[in-house]
Amino acid sequence: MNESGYNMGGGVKQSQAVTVADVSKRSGLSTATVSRVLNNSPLVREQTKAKVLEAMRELGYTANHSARALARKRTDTIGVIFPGIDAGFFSEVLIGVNQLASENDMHLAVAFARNKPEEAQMVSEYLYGGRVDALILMNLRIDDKFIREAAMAPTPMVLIDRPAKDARLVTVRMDNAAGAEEAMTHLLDLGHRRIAVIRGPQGTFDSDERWLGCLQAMKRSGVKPDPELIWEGTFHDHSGYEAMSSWLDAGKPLPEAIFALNDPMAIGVLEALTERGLRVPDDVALVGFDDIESARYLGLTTVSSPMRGLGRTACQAVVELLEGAPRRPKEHVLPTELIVRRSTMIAGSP
Amino acid sequence: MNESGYNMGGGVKQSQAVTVADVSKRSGLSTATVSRVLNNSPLVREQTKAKVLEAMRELGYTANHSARALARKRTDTIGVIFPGIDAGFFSEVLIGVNQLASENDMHLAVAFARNKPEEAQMVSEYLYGGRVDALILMNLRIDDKFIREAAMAPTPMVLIDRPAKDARLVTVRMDNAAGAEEAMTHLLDLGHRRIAVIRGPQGTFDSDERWLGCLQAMKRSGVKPDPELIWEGTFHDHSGYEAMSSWLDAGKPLPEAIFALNDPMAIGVLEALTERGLRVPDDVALVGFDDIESARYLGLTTVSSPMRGLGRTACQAVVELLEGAPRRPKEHVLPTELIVRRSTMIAGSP
DNA sequence: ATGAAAGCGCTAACAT
DNA sequence: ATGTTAGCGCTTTCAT
Repeated sequence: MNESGYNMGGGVKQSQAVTVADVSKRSGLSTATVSRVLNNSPLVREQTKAKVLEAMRELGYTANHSARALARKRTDTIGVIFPGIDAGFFSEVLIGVNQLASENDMHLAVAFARNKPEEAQMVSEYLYGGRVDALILMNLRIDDKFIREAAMAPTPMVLIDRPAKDARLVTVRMDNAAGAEEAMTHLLDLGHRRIAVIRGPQGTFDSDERWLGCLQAMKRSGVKPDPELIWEGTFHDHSGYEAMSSWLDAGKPLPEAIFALNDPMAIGVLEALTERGLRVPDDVALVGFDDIESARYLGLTTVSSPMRGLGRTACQAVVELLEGAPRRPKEHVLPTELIVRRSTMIAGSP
Repeated sequence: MNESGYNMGGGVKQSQAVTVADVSKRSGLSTATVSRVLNNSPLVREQTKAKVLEAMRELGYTANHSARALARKRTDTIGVIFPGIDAGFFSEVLIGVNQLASENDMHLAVAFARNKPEEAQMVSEYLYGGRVDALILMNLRIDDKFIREAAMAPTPMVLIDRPAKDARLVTVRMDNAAGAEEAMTHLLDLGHRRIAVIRGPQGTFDSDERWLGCLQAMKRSGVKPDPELIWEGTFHDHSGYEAMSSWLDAGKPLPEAIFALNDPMAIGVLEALTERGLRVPDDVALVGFDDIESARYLGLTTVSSPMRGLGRTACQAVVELLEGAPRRPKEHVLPTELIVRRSTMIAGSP
């Protein structure tokens, strides 16, 4: 020990410096009263409260989180679990979650699951481990069965970007289909007919819904989807690059427009085109989805995804549940917005 | 209660479903033994261990985090505090931190502080509240005095992108000066002499260091900095746009090159130039700093900041401290890397 | 190798 | 309005 009273060696922790007992002794009040002050109970006289606070200040008291959590059965913490950390927009969603969490004096425990088994295990641990008061799950790939069971746990749970099937859960998602339909309609209104679509990975919720939106728009305009113009991608930029490159290498004719179901793939397409001296929108119109930062800089027409809104809405729902709102299934669907930029502006038209 | 045994009403929480006591009863072993199994103690016979595990499985036991933390005085959690959430690269740093944390079976508590007082309060709460075993602080604006005091706390702390002055702390940062010097030298080697520099906000650690690197490079090449060509920015893209626009609006001649001390400002400059039909690098060379995603797509020459590395290194240091490494001051300086792209490629040169 | 029991620091009846 | 005390669920001596 040194003069400051703290052990400065390695990672060794000694017992907590100051406890309610210390404050109790110092102030001459009981631990119960100290606790009451800590919890802003109205049953303490201003004068005693002042005494306690003074003692706390003098001793440099900070309440022990684990002890409080154990006794109160609440942690004032919301858990947020994301799928593999490179899953794109986690940071935007997290910003949204945090905004509402901090407004409600809630802390955040953030975890990233790398694979399906880990996801399920993490969810279990958080649900039943008393580490958090509630859980927000982003786009996880867990079985419906597991989700249904988890929905019965005492810890409330909100799902982002993943349907809940028949589990009695609050879910938050964006209107992928409407967004895609709007973008596709935009291209059709521009007079384009031979429109290629680059989809995301098979079975991805977002990709599937966006594709449905495309079909819907084509149907309404009486345009039949051409199987040749349905390209498969992975949501990564290089898959857009690959798709475009191999199409051109095969000597096939440019479509009139290309709709990549997310921005990175659209940007990959753009690179492949640029490399060959082809120009957007002069030679081909291009649309993406999500409105990532780069889309703005590149002048890419795209559909804006309400990522922060998803986070905020999910967290809002969690807070309400924690405040006692009845647990009934509810699906929040946030709107997207078409952002028209250079990549679909017709050059010479009057 | 319903048949699942859980209360499905509002946010009400009842006592934890299954406890060590339950497992103890079910398995016929004492709670001590159950605890030993939970902690992988070697002092339990394989056979009894199996019995306990079986009971746990049957009952669906999950250990209570707060209770463990209270008893063991460890949380297996690392706290990460960021300044205001829009502070750019938090997500990349967080990815790095998480990589190492999960490799070491550590959880993450993430918090964002909006202002200085909140920062200090958060740090105190995390340092002394027993909520986390260690703390990683990113680029916070707290007083040196506070930091020095905090460094004495039992909870170890690592600072990212902020010097520790005389506090006995581990700090992690990137070599801003060397990065800027390399970029500037690149421009000078290209033959440019009239080089404008857009700085970041006054007093920012990153901005100041990068500027020093610029000066260093100029000095070595015998180029005197021209006050007219030192522009002030805010690190936001619009400030780059503004600086460039007002320069051109004033009818002043283009410099030969522009070095924006971060990418967003460089991109702002690019937009202002493009709007006026000026071209990069034909009319003016352009360099940024950080290598954000958009830089690649826009062909912007820039200096790559090792954001994930900062996170990883900081977390690594934390883990070592928790494992008992002596607490001595150490400054990790991670290298940057110059990424040359189109924006500084000389067009017609052989 | 296993058990009994005393805490960890705080909260929440219950009592006064 | 304040104090007493019994937990919260788990770990950890100390016995055996």
